[in-house]
Amino acid sequence: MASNSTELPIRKFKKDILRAVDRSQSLVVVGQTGSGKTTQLPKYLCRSGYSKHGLIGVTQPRRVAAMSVARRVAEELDCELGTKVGYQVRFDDCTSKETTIKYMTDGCLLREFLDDRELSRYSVIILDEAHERSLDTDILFGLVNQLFLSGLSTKRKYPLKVIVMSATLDAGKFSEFLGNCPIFEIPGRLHPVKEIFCDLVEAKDMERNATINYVSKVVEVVMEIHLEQKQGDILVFLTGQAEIEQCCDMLFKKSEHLDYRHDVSDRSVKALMVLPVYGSMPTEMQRRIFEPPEPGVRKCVVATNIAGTSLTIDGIKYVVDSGFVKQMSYNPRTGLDSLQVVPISRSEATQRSGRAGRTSPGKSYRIYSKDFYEQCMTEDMIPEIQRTSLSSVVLNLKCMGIHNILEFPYVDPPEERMLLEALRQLFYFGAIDRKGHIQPLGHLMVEYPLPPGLSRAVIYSGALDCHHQVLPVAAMLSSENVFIRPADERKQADAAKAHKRLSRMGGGTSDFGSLLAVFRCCSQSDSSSAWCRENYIHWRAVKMAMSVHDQLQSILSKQMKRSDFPKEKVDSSLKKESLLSKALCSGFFGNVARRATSGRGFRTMEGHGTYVFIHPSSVLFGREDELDWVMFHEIVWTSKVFMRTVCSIDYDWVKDLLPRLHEVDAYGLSGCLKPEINESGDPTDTEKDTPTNTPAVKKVAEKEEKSLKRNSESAISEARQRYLERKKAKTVR
DNA sequence: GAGCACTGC
Repeated sequence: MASNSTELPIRKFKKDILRAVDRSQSLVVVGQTGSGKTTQLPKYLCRSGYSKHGLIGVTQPRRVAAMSVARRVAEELDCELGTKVGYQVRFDDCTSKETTIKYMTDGCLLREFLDDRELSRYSVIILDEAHERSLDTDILFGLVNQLFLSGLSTKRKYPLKVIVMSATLDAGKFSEFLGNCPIFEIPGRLHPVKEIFCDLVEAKDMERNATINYVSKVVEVVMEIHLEQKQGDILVFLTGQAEIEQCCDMLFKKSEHLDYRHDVSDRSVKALMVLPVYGSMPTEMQRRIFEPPEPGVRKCVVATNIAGTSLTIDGIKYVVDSGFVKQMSYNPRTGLDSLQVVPISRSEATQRSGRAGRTSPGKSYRIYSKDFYEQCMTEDMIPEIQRTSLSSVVLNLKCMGIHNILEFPYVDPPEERMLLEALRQLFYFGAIDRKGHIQPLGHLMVEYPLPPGLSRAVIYSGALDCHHQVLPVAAMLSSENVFIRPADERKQADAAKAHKRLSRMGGGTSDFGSLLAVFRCCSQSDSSSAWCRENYIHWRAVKMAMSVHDQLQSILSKQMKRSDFPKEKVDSSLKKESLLSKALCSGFFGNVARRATSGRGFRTMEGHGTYVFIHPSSVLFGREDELDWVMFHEIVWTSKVFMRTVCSIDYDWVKDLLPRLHEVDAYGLSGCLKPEINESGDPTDTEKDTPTNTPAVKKVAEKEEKSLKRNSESAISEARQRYLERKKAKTVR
């Protein structure tokens, strides 16, 4: 990376860019990596006086980026980090009163919006890496757009400036979104990359829906490069840990048997060094990929998408692109998350190729054909906002006083059913009322950096006085998976896990109890890192959970002092572990399932009675016959539909909460929407036409699963239908 | 009778 900022392409455009900022309230800046936009533009703005009216805020999707960029700019300005230049990320606020340029994660700025909808501390907001379309960036987009439209910023002495920075040319979309603002293009410093289609995966392979063994194809291409191409390192893009390990094994075996005197065309190449990298890998091991290889050794890094954004490796000359990525998508109808291998988009393919041209001209080998590229790949990736559960987002917007979430300015609007599902969830949590208005509980919930179900459970654990159990569990659930299972030590890892849960909480009848046990072991033990290694526990994940725990605890203890904090009757007859499960039910009462009459599976109460199984990693796996009702943290759809992190519950704990859940299915949903689509400004009184004690509701209480399933399904589609009709009517008028 | 891409508050 060139440290000399005089070489940076942006420098030539300093005057033009400042003039553009001066003339327009918003601006889109397009520039590839290395153009210097992230480090230099804030400095220019600062010097030309923008910092006199407030902070210059720059957002990044990732923590490391926010911290490292801030450090570099501080060095360039020769000031101590945290003084003139600072950063703020979760758990680490490195800013002071002196700070004029503040780098932060976009999640942090989103939090600030909750307290100050005008961002009055800031004179300029720069949204960087907009092309990545992270959920938080997209929401910030909408918020600043609304800020402009509503004219709130007219109260300011100096209007807020917004600059959007993107690495790709879909900038037209961003400009249009910000009222056709000017687009400023900075040439990048990338070297040319030749793109080669290897035709090893074709469009018809996808149509046949057969499993495509791209790993062996990738190996083929890597070996070809190694044998025939000049010195230069290789970066391979695959989708997951298992694949990467398999690929590395194959490459290692193949390169071992090479005769470098005859087989290799470039005689300066004498060996191949194969290095895997993926997110769950320990950080020290990840770091190995940055070490330069010994002379004559060709480095080959086999990576997940992590090498596409988070990690930048210098010296890469050849990229091998599998064309696939693992992606999570959420189905609001079933409430199921699924992690699937899908083709990347054409713009992602370009991004991957670009990794070959950072230091010198390079080559990108795409294992797929041109047909595959054109027919199976979409132009752009589906943005996160269109494939995730939106309950957290909607709660945030509601707390900011944005009631009309259907007409919130989204760059790419999510499907209406996604928003309806979010409203429905928030209603049954009691965060909003049936008209969609925020409730006191919603204001308490939004303060936690947790999904709504978990924050509700945390609040009720405070009310039930069992937060000492629930807080660690909430922290562990929001961290990475703590149980490690190395491929060659599975039996030992499983044994260590079985031993822990049997000897600890409740004789091993709850996965939540196991999480609590692990957390307590780690926080009590002095040499917890050694203890973790012995017991196949992911130390980094537990450490993270401890930080989260402290943060949650400080939020909860402040809330418990308030007079409006909810209080519940404590049932002293309950055993300790049952108390934990019961408290968790207050947030996960929608996540319950009952043992099915046949087979080993269960039927969920939500998601229209989906047939689900206990995940083999659960303590309750294999003990299905002993169970009746269970509660789960999440459902994953892999080879089957599995409930992951499970405990058994008493139906009594949830039966009072469940009717509410179906009441909203049958009647409440349209009520949530009504005020938002009512043009007269006179919200219809939905209480009148939404009876709360109808036969449908009673049936639910009587556990009539089948009829319930039909009811809720048709009610949702009816509500949607009604909404769509009204929307249509509105546009006709 | 299995498998966990990647972020973030």
